[in-house]
Amino acid sequence: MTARARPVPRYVEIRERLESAIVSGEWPPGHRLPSEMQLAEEFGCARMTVSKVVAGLAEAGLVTRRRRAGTFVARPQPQETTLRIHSIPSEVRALGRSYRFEVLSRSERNADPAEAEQLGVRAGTLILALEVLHRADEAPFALEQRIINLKSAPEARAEAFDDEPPGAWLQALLPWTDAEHHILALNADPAIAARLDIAEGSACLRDDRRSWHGGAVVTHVRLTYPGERRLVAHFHAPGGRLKTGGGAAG
Amino acid sequence: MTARARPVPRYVEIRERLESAIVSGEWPPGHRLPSEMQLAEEFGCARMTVSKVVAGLAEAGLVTRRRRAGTFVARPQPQETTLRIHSIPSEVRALGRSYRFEVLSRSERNADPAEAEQLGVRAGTLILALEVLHRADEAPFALEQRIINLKSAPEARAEAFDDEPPGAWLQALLPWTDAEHHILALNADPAIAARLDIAEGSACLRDDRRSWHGGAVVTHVRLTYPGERRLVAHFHAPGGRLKTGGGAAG
DNA sequence: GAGTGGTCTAGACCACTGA
DNA sequence: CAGTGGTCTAGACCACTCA
Repeated sequence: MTARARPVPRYVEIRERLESAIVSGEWPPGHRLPSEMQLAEEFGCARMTVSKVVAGLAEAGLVTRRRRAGTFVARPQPQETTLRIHSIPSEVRALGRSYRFEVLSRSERNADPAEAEQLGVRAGTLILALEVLHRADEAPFALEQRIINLKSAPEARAEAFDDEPPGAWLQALLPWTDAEHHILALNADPAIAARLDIAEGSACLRDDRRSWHGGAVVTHVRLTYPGERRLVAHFHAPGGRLKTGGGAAG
Repeated sequence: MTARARPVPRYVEIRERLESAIVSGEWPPGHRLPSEMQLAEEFGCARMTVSKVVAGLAEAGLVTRRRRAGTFVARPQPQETTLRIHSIPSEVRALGRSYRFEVLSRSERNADPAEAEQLGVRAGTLILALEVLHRADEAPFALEQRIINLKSAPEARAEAFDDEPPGAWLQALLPWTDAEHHILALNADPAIAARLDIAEGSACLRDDRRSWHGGAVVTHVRLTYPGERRLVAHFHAPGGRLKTGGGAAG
């Protein structure tokens, strides 16, 4: 009773059939799908095979399932999407431009109240503060102002950041398990304008990011991009699943 | 031989044990995991149970699998994250503020070259152009400039957009299957400054979004937010999986 | 109470590929 | 060629919940 040739797995075919019925509108939102037993009979396979497929559809948000009631085509999701943010070196290289970075300043000190709040620790905690300029084809691409919690990452004290920017170095040492981003626009103050070689007052894109490893805050990084810099993202539904990650355009 | 009480599924426990060994560093990147048979024996369960778990870890990017070679802890992923962008009404309500929108202008016409390029259609295509102001507690929250391809969504001609903003209405009619975002910062020109009630030249956050349904471009929308507006997102690794979607903060 | 999804078992065959 | 992952089967018990 086992299939001889199986070039394409059974569950792929089943998934495609069900997805097609849903996105085509043949099964409109709210429509009840056949039960797992019925589907198994219809496709001539074991119940567990269709079970895995339908569970996958549910995880992707295409259907919702309720015991005893059955499986239903989900209502179209609220307009919601996800935007991928890549590391700066990979962004620059994806643009076909040469990447370089330089450490503008470095200071080891106790966190002042503002820094402590950014990091989510108490004032006085020992930190490493870095200012890094990322360049694309030598032109300023982004200004990075980072503070690192030396309690979480004491290895940073001995690191010169000659080869790798702090972000990549930290990611290799302590990959973040939790992160929080705040993205906003702001007018360049004189300091930022000078660093990024743009006019004072011109619009900039800012990404404030706090990262945890396990329960401990590791770092806070403030990235400031010239305003014309774009975050680009492509998406593919259904289920809000992503097709391609974001590139970038100057 | 079946477990009597199963308050927490077996696979959850197994997944947690494996995840923990990976993120804690007990199994460093490159480490080879026990084979499925060994794991099944170790956990005292069927091979398929651990197989599903490890397949899930692989999908999440925590491990990589090669036939005959085995399963290995993956290298830390490049620093990369996803940012959720919610619909404006839900963003406003998530802030605990009252939501209201008004249609500022509406025009049905043939696309000029610029609009045609935004929409990715040829000039002359019949479009509906809308300007919508979204308000939070009556204060301007975002300016929406939208063009709708009337070839794709002819129903829009008859819609007054009294109850629902165009985004939500379109999403219900033709949920997007593909989308492309461009996010940037810009200085408010006089028109935007007037609409958003902000000073001319102050920084704004812009999201240009083009949406497809199937193969056809349905709409292009340009959202402009006052600069102090924030896009907020929380993430939880491992595997880059999301814990909570983005809220927002003024 | 009956039917649904959720989970699990103890096998099996296969394709692939590194030792 | 032996061991791995990838898939599948034909059962099973359970929790839940709606009719």
